[in-house]
Amino acid sequence: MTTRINLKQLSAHLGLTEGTVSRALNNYPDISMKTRERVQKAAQALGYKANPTARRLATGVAEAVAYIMPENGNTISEPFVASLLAGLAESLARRGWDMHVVQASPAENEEDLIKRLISSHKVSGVVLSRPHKKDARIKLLQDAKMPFVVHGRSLESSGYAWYDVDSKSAFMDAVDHLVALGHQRIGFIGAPTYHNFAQTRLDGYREAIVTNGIELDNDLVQITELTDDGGERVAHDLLDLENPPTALLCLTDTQAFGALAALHSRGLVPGKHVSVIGYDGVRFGRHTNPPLTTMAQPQAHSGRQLGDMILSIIDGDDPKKHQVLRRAELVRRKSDGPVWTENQTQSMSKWEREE
Amino acid sequence: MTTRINLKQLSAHLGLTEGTVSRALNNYPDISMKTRERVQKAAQALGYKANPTARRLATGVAEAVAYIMPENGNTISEPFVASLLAGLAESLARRGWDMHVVQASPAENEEDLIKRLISSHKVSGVVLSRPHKKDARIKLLQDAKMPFVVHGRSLESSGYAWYDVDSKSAFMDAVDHLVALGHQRIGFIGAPTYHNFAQTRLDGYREAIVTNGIELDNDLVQITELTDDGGERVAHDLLDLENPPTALLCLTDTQAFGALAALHSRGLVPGKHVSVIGYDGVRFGRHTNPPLTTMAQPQAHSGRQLGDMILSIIDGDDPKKHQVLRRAELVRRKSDGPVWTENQTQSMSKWEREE
DNA sequence: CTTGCTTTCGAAACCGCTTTCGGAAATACT
DNA sequence: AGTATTTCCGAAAGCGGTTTCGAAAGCAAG
Repeated sequence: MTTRINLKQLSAHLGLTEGTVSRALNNYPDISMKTRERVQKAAQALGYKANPTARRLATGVAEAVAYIMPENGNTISEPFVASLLAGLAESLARRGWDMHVVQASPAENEEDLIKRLISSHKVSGVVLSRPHKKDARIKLLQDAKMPFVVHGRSLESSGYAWYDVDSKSAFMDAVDHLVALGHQRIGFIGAPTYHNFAQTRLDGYREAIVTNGIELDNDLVQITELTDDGGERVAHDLLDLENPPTALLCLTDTQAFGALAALHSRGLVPGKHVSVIGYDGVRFGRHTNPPLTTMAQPQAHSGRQLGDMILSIIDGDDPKKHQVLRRAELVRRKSDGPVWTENQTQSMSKWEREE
Repeated sequence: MTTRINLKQLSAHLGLTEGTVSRALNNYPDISMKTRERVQKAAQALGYKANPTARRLATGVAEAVAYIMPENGNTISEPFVASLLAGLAESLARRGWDMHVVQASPAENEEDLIKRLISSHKVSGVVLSRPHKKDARIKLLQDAKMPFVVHGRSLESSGYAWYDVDSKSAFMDAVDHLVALGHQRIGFIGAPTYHNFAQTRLDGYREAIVTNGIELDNDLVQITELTDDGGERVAHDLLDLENPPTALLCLTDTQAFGALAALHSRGLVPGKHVSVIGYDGVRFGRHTNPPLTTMAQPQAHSGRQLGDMILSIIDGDDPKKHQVLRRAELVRRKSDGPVWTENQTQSMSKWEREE
């Protein structure tokens, strides 16, 4: 029972040759319908499954795709990888394919990882996330004609397949929302802009600021790491300004958590004295003090979607046909509110959210 | 450049036969040191790497291990999988092995997944997590002589390799801590006890309760899902008791977040009116209201540790030699405190202490 | 009853590497 | 010098499939 039957045994059992049985199983047209059915029935009955390794060697297709772990995948800053992996695995499993998850070793850079992946012939497709603005990995994959999809986009994204959330307009929406609440000095907590999503969101922020007729103030944008500590640190910097912001817009919820902490340590209450808005919509945000208002991205089935995309591209689809852009939406919890003015006491209730 | 050199070309280049070159590369003793070095130098120079698929077919070793995603891997309840995967991948990569991450398809149960994995011969080892008390998957792996390590333990854990945190004594410590703060009625928010870790932690709770001379009250232990909503729901149930608990001990931090929410919705302040303690030590707990006191497990290098373990077992080590138990430690933040007594203030009319 | 196509399958090469086996050359032992 | 060992490498048989090629059989047409 433990020892699976192989092709030789199956074909002996059927009185056919190995090649014939193989072709029957793979629905070659040069096998009569009658024997084709006979073979498939027998295979079913005997529990025959072709040895994947042998098939891979013979056909040259790896029947696996690799997911590249984002650089900081081991921090709190990646709350999504688990659910993304689940969806991706599910999509691939429907075809019986494997999901490798790989990661640059400490000594290795991301490009070497891609090169190694390509030349190893271990996978027939790659999904990578968090591309840089100009991402060398993408060029490598294109040159090697290795099918791939990107979770996120680089600067020049017209030529490949990607799945992304329109975080630029999300940040514009967030700014509009804050402006509608009366905020004019809105701080931006960002990340190094070689991350394209960091650039995109900053662009959204800036564009909305000028659209709303507010003057850009570079003191109000701070760059830091994608961690709560990073957010906390630069939140302090922002609040230390002579003319501090009345609202803080953060690149990620994780950073926003740090911003909340900064406010608390100063005796400021978020949503009242200073508004804080994050981005991602992580569920944890319901439990902060106060619950974090955030631009929530629809993470529902991103993994499955990415899986389906890479599969069709491997099947020959034009990658350019697979570019999907989702929208993020404002989830108002309690960390935003109208601009704080000294003599204001009762108008808060108007902004309290029910539920 | 894109087309890697294969063994035939390399051996032709060297004027040797393929078998000889292969043995030279694999350090067979029947190849003279001189030609061995010559071959390895040439391989290096020409960038030759043995085709993994071919090697796998020839040797029968898969050079890959599978990580089984826990059932609810896509929920908030699994904050660790990303960092665990990172460590595991790193450990495997040092040997050039692949990490497959697999998951039962919706239609399939966990045992079928294991069977499929075994008979597919795609991996030479398995790491699985969150075993049930009596976990059929473990028996399957043992019967098939498939090397494996378990993250956590089942009831009978003497015969295989595992990495676990001593959550029983962690919960005993937590109870002792609460008792020292004056608590006598301590609620327990748990999960279905087919999860062995749920049973273990409940055991720790119960044992410490009696050790402290407190009478067990089954009304005080509530079973629910491993989510914040689950924790919130049963926290309400506990607080609705005639004689409600003054402290809530939760199986996981995630559940504890829900418990905090339940307290808030009742106008109770955690750490003052009711103490809440979680387990896991997720970083996010620093940002709840108030910051969550928790039993923190040392998650630092669990992934790498698991990887190293499975590798040595595949190499022939006795699995029983690889059983490591780590300790969790109390991280006191702000959600615990001494028992609330009414005369500390008068405002909480509804919250009166009987007895 | 040939001739000419199709249909259907067997034979064999191949994918790229590993490993056993045996033999020639080199070295050791009497 | 002759025999017995070693040392070192070539030859070949797998590993378990896939796929091309060609031949035998079946059938229609002439």
